Amino acid sequence: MNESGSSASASASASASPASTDLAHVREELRARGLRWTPQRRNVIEVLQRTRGHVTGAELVERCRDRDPATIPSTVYRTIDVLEEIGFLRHGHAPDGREEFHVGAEPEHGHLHCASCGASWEVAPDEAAAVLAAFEQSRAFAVDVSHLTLTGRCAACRGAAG
Amino acid sequence: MNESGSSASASASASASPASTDLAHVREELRARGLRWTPQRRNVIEVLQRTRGHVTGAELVERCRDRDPATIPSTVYRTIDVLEEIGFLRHGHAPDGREEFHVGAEPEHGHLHCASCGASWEVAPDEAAAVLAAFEQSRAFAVDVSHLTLTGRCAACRGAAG
DNA sequence: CGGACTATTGCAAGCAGTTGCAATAGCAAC
DNA sequence: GTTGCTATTGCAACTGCTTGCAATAGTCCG
Repeated sequence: MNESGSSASASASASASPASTDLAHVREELRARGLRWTPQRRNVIEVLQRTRGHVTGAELVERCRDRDPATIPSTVYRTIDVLEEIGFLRHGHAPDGREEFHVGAEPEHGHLHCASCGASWEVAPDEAAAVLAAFEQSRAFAVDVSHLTLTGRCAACRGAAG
Repeated sequence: MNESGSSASASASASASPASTDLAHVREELRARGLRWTPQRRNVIEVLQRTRGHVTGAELVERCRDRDPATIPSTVYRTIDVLEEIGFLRHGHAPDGREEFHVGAEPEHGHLHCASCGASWEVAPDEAAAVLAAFEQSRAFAVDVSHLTLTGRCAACRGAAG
């Protein structure tokens, strides 16, 4: 709580950091919807911006706590909900069904998980095109690629097990 | 605990119920692997045999408790694990990622969920064939259809929202 | 039938995530 | 700078599921 106060204007005067631009963008997006900019939300967003690949909710809580030990889990989860609503965040599902988040700026992709060895690959949009097309034609259903998680057995495991 | 004892032989003498055949099959499958046949497992299996469509773990616990109020959740969940291992049970994922179980005897199928209206459809194996083929060719990856859950927007919602 | 081996159970603690509610504090307007 | 409206927070209880452990009880074997 000791980093707020009059220092707010200071961050605006910082030199051209790409992060600050994004912060301002999210802040504006929130304000445009009548939502509020709070120190807690700012912390979550800053942590997310420094995140590569995926984070689970629990990991995010932990990382937020590193920066602000007073972090409350429910606040983080509720912030996640808001950030997904404004499109800053997307989620997919880990093989165990748990939600995994990634910042919306990352290229959209799905996942492939081997149930046997536990390995995991990303599926680029063009590779998923066949899936999209199939359900688009048969049902006029638009599959969400970033939510696509396929489970099965990889080439290596199939070869090993015969 | 008062329904065990010498009444065990009584159930064997019941007239040709298809359920009893399956019970015997599962029991044998377990025994073949050095696993054990217990009243608790039997209860779970009987509940599952009377189940249509999907059940979540929590629902299963509840239904088991209806028949045996002494049912312990962890026992049910551990039984689920065993039954999946012997192939009596399969699981997919609900749109929220939670596991949904169905008895292996049911035809294999995947699921389609509309993120907008919450509706859900089954995907028959032949409809999923395109998905299977795509990843079979590009990665030699065998997609598990019963685990296939696609999220997106259905025709109705796309039409309504433009 | 009785004994031994060990899979399974029941229990209690714990983790991930959600929810209702009263108190707090952004934000806009004056 | 103050005031008021209400979004948001912190808290505490709760759901769903998992895990470690000691006690119990299936199952095999003689």
